[in-house]
Amino acid sequence: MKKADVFEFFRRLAEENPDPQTELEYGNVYQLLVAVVLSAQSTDVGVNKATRALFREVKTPSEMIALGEEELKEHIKTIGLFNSKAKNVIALSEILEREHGGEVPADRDSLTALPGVGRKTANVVLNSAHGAETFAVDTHIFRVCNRTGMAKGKTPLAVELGLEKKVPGPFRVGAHHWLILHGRYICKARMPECWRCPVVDLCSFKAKVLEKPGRKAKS
DNA sequence: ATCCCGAGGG
DNA sequence: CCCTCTGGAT
Repeated sequence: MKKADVFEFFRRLAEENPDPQTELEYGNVYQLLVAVVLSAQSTDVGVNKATRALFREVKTPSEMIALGEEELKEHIKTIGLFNSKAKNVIALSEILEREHGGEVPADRDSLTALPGVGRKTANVVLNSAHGAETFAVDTHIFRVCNRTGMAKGKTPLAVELGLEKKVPGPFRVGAHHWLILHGRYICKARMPECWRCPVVDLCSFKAKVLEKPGRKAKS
């Protein structure tokens, strides 16, 4: 995608959503980290439903350790992959407590050293909590970038680097959220709603869905 | 490449 | 029924 089109692309998404933010609910950076770990291959709506009660009881790593793995499982058993997530969250909390004074580190290497935290999760924390100019390439951003031609790449890392070449630093934190919201509500995986897409004319997707499918004929 | 793994939507 | 959801570890 040409540089002028990239600018126009985000200008239009910004028009629709002036102040885009994470839809995950949290009260501090530790809770953000936990929420993002829980959100892997799960919807934010489902994560928020579970964390609402959990975060009322647990606000720090030490409180999570005190809660314990089995109790944590009870809180998050409605979320996919809950067994491994519970285990990771407890282990991660123990490391924060032991090696980081109970605080969430603000550098990528320390974050990705935590169990259950990969590059994507680390980038969300750096971006959302510390305002770092990074892209966390999740399933939405990966799909939207490859479809539209914003940044093509076979791996999330390749897309991340492509985005960094096209989007100026100060613009990235907003762009990150615009891409996710666009992917979640319009450029959806299964049936993209191109007929109401504000950037459809800038998009290189071959299989555009330009008309809203009508109701099935009654039998 | 495979496993983990529940809820919601089509 | 099938697919998808702010992935990570092996």
